[in-house]
Amino acid sequence: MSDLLGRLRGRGWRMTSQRRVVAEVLDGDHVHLTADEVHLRAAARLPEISRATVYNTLGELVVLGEVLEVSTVGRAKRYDPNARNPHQHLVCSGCGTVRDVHPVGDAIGDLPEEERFGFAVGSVEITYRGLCPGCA
Amino acid sequence: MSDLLGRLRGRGWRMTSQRRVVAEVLDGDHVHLTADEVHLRAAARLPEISRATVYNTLGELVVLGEVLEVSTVGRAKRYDPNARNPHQHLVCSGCGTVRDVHPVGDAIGDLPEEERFGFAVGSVEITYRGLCPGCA
DNA sequence: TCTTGACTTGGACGAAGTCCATCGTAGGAT
DNA sequence: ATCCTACGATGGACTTCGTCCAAGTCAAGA
Repeated sequence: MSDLLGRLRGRGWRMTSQRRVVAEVLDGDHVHLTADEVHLRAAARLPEISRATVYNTLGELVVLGEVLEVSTVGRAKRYDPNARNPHQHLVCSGCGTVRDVHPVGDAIGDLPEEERFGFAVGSVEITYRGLCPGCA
Repeated sequence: MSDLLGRLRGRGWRMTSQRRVVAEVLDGDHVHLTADEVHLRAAARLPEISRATVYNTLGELVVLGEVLEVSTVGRAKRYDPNARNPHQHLVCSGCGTVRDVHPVGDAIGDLPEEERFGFAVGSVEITYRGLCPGCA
């Protein structure tokens, strides 16, 4: 993530203060913010930033492959800046906390050919659910 | 699914025409309807049924463990009546079609102890993504 | 410094889902 | 068979999350 700004500039991204702030907010490990949380933190540094810009910027980062959208059941989408390091998620059923994890094994390979129904399977997303130490 | 109504009655569920129709709509394999689709199909048989009742009933079925909510990214939740048969999902990135699949291997066992952060991991949800034959 | 097209803004809009006061009814009690 | 009543259904208002758009702003190349 650290040189995200450089990579984006290299791809012809026009660098604006809003985009810079959004990118900075997303920096770090185990960061899984909702769009609203991103907006809140971005607005702390740049009060005039609009919700629309945050949504636009997050959407662009997702398309560029720099940020992943994390599926949620019923709640708001979460954005994960750790896109360059393949990983899966461990979610607390109590408080919703998300941790990045790295299972061993080959999940895609575990899906037999006859179970693919002709699909060209390109990726797999694994969510482990359980209670964190605090909620147990 | 076939004896769902009997099981529900056995748990003290008050049987109403609305609940019966919702349960019937959810019958079958590879059924992954959104709440709105359930409402549409239920209304074909029972025109006065309200959206709120469909949401209530689906929510109760989920709590009872008779129906699973399928995570989606950005789209409406889907409801999967195949809850008694453990399985995972294969989702088309193009049209959103969902198929039930049964990968081999032990996904929970593939998460090393040191990657569990003290969580009591109880379940794992795997989503394979790719293009279906129609969308490819 | 100028120019221009890409970016930002905020408010309206839309989809998905929840809430609530009121009415209806399933099913046990009589 | 009828009555009661608590549980369930209703629909419309409301909330949350997200998108769209016309108008204004500004980054960066000429």
